Amino acid sequence: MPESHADDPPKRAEMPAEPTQASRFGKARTAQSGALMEDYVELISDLIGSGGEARPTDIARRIGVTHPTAIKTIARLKREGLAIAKPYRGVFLTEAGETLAERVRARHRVVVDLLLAVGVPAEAAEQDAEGLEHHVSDATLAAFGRFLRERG
Amino acid sequence: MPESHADDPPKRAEMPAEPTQASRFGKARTAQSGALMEDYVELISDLIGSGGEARPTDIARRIGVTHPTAIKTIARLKREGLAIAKPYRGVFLTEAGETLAERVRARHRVVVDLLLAVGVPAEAAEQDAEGLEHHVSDATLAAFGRFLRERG
DNA sequence: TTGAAACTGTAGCCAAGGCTACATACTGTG
DNA sequence: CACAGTATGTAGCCTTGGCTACAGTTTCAA
Ligand SMILES: [Mn+2]
Ligand SMILES: [Mn+2]
Ligand SMILES: [Mn+2]
Ligand SMILES: [Mn+2]
Repeated sequence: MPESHADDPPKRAEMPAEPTQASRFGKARTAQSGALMEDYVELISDLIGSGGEARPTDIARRIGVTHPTAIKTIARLKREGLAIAKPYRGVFLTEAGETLAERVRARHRVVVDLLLAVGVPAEAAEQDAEGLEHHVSDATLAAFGRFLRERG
Repeated sequence: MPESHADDPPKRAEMPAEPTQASRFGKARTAQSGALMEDYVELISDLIGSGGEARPTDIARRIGVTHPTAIKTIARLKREGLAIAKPYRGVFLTEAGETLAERVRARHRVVVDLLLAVGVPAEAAEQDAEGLEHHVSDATLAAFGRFLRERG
């Protein structure tokens, strides 16, 4: 692809945010792609913590998908080194999986608390947090934490 | 767990005992599925508003995908009644598309303002809003608006 | 007026994440 | 112990949303 305006010195009074916008969309896409992994890992950790085991059927029901869908996603968790599962044996998290689970759980909590703190009804806060959490960057999470501390 | 639904005809929409968590995940999935449509419609509206036309190549560059990807998504917008496009003639929004664009634009603004108001750095606010906005329900949006008004 | 460059569109590939239908393994009563 | 019922896994299909490669159309400048 040849450059279109290789020669003119950019004195155009155009919108200066051309690569920025595309990169924002790109990062939002990236964040989204990890959302499912994060939710599974958090849920598996919860199930193990509260009942001792995480079985595919339970995971499927809690996530709200059919069991083949859950099994395929669990296969992806294994592929990415977040979980281990032997057939008919339940699902367990690797070290990396546990680490991720804890980070995700903490972030989820902060997001819900922030929503409540700015006056979002509890019902909506719980609902929206499930989607919002995956798009909260470290910088934003830190700001949420400061806000909650300074006006708790 | 003996579920024992002795007699259910293969009808739609089971009624689970605890729909809350699964339904939260489900709604987050639904919200996500509309995200791309929303971003395209908002962008097309912006392009038309600022330059008079929205061409597939410009849309592709601004979203950060290749042009065939943009063209396929535009086809979906047409299919869903949000846009109209004749070959080599640019893309335009239908009434429904314009309405959606305005709602999305307003919501985007509120989300950014809320983030700034709680102390998120401008850079992160702009970045994160691009993903967050699609998971902000009407109830949460209303709460954000109240918060901003009450402590401008 | 014409031809190269840019834009637009088509074809065909891939992975993720849904689903249904079916096959296999486990497990707890009777 | 047997076997029915549940849980688990496999196969195959679909849509979305990416990509590259290539083909057709428009535009603009020489
Ligand atoms: Mn979530
Ligand atoms: Mn969560
Ligand atoms: Mn967006
Ligand atoms: Mn936006």
